[in-house]
Amino acid sequence: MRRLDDGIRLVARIVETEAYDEQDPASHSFRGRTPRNAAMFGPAGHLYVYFTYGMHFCMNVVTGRTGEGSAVLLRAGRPLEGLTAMAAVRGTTSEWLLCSGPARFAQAFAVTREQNGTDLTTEGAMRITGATSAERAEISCGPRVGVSHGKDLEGRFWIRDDPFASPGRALSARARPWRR
DNA sequence: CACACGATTGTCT
DNA sequence: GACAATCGTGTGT
Repeated sequence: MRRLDDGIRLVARIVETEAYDEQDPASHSFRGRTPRNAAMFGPAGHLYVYFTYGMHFCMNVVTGRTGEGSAVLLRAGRPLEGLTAMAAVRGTTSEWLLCSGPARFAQAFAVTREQNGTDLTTEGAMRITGATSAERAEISCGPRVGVSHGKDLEGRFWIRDDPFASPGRALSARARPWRR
């Protein structure tokens, strides 16, 4: 959930993520801490926002202990509230194109470098809440996409059969239920 | 200081 | 399916 300065509430259910840590060649934290990835080494539950391709922002939730350098990229969401505002900033009326895709998700939620480091665990302008056990049972995992290294790691997680998550046939073929 | 490239998206063929 | 857009960042000279 995110509350804009004008009071508008943006809500989405996270339906697709990707995990990154220091052991992962595809991770921004693989070669250690730098000014850009500093938030990844900060406390868990805070936001790590990065700028890429000269035009896109993507958002991650920091997951490891302070000093560790791990995070989860938010790849897709199912928009639940504030769709009109999202559509305006995204420049589309297609519901699927609002939050499906890491850069789309961040743009729909008006997240830029200004939100880097935001604490998502306390009451504030932006917050993330946990899933119920029933929701966790719907999670599938499989290989990641869009990375040039570490393709064999099963670092991708999504809500099984959710139309707002992007895994197609090719990825679903290697998918399996996620178990804690 | 120069340079190659990226955890992507939208458009065009 | 191919490719351009666009610039911050990390690395090497």
